[in-house]
Amino acid sequence: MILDERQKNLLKEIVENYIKNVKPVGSKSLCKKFKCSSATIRNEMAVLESLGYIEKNHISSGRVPSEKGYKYYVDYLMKPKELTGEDVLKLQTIFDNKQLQLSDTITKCMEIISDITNYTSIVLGSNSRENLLKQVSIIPIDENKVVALVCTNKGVVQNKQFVLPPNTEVKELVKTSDMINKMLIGTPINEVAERLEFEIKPIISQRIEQYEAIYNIFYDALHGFNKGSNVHVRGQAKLLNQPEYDDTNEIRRLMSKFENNELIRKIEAKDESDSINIYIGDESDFDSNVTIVKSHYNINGEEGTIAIIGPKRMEYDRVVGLLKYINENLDSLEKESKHE
Amino acid sequence: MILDERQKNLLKEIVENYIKNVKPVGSKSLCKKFKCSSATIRNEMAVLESLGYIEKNHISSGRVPSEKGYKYYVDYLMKPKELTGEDVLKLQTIFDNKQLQLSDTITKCMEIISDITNYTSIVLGSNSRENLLKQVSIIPIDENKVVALVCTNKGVVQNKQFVLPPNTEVKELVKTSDMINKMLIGTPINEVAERLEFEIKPIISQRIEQYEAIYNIFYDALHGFNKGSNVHVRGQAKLLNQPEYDDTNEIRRLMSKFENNELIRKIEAKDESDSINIYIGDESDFDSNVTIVKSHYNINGEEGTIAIIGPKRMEYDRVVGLLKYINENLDSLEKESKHE
DNA sequence: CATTAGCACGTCATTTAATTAAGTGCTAAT
DNA sequence: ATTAGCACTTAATTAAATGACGTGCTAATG
Repeated sequence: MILDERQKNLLKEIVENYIKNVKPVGSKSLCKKFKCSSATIRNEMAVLESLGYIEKNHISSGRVPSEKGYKYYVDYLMKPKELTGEDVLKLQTIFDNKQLQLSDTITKCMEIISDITNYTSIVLGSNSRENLLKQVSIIPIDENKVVALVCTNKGVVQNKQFVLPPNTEVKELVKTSDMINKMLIGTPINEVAERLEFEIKPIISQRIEQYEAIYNIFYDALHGFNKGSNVHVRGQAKLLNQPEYDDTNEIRRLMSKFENNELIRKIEAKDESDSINIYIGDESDFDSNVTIVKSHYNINGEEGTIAIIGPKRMEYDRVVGLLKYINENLDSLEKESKHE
Repeated sequence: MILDERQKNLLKEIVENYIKNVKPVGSKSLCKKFKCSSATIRNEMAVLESLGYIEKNHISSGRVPSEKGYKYYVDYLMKPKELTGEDVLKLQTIFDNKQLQLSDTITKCMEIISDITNYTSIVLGSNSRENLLKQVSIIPIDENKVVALVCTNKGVVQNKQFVLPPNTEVKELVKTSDMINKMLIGTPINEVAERLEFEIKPIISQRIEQYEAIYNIFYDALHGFNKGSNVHVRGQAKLLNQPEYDDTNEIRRLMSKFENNELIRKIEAKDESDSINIYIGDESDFDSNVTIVKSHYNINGEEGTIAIIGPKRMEYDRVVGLLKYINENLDSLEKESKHE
């Protein structure tokens, strides 16, 4: 069964009204807008409810959008919102700053978005499955300290400092790193540690005296690579300003999920079909009370994901508008850089 | 005026009782323990109250320790608690793992402590004022990307990736980094960016074509050095399990302070007199409802700070016991390494 | 046949009052 | 110095009363 025009409008009105006022919407409040009596509205509401687009909290409460209702709204009813002049102003100062590196530009934009929306924003660099080992370097710092530098083909770099184990020399570390560079380049970064154990360890165990300690250094540097770096989360506390979080247990649940990096894993796991994907409630696989809006960027080969987490009762039109704006500006950054 | 033995015991009992039960403690509940009537307890309580060690929430409520009372307790009444076998077990598996680098050992220990106490733990590397520039390196990644590596004398290392601006060559970057290494070594890391502007920029502006872009890269790398890295916070969400945080506004206040890194700044600002310092409530300069316990380590020149944040009603004896245990074990790590 | 007015009903939220529990300060006796 | 006893205060809990909101259904209407 398909919705007629009035029903669509009604659903749209209910969703937007609820997003704005956080209160279940009753039939009477919609009379003027639809130029009919509350009874008529009630009849139409009954239809929408029977189709699963709206729900009641209890027998005599107003209606609230269901997940299906939100989904219908974002798929068919919503129009991305034009940014306000104020918002444009804030974002444009970042895009205009030509001295910023791309990743900084994006991070700063998302911080702004979190600030103006009161939702949580996330920027994820390309994830470890897509990153291939490009280069390992050993940089001596002083007589007994070195830094191991690991770079991937996506340009992600991490370093880790090590105290040289007794009876080892930097020379041997460098020798080992050369070997790694010869044999393991191109390996997905999350598999490198394993190959190190099975392919490199046997070799160095024959050639190098203190191979165990040296192996451990590289294992450590490579194994710990992906762990949490290259991720920017902003506005976790802001999200708590949303009226849905007026319950301490709810807050505790959410905050500890955040702290466990569950969100990041879930976001990485979702594959995207469109330029902007919206996962509402249970669809998010993260928490039934939130919506995750996710978008992917690829500017001159530098890839990453940006996402916004807010209540299901999110200002979808505004968020989508903001993300589209960001995407457009990133695209034009790319074009500019090709011009030069 | 000085407290007599019974008054000290009474204060100790009140503090520990309140820490344990979170409820104001009344005179009757202490009769058996002090082998006297509730009236006597009340008289003594009145004395403690007039001296400012305990307070009432309202005219007929039990007593609660004041900040002054907590302070007296930790200074004169408390004995650090022996760890339970369980706690020793958890921590010892970390200290026994000889493959861990020092900073990882400490971080993991503090994570454990946060888990078993439900307080928030923090590990701070040596702060930027104490870090002096030791070395800047430029590592080419591919034809148009480089990594700038900045090391300090404390062994802190950070990297930042840059896209090469058009019309610049790696050679020029390296030349500039050599210059920085000649002229700015030993500068406090938080002053380097400034000196870069006034001492290096004028020079390269004459020798290098695209000096502006190159200057920006180094400025960026050096300016952003201290920002938040080298810090590990764990258990923010755990802290919310404490019964004092049964109020959403309280939670919001605390979480947004956390997110702004206010805590880290405050902890860095506090100078320590003893091996373990305790800042209660307002003394913390952070939040009147929390206590910060701070301790400093210096193992073979690698320095840092560890701290625990909990409610004023913190299990002081346990926390101090845990931190002492960690300090002792770190000391013996140091001795071991000297033996070798 | 879609729309509407009208009414009985259900649920929640808020207010008010009453009661109970916990604990104090003070006084007078020991 | 200690204690028993009593009057008093406050907070917390419970119960009842009320009002606000909004629904579903029925019967009348154009």
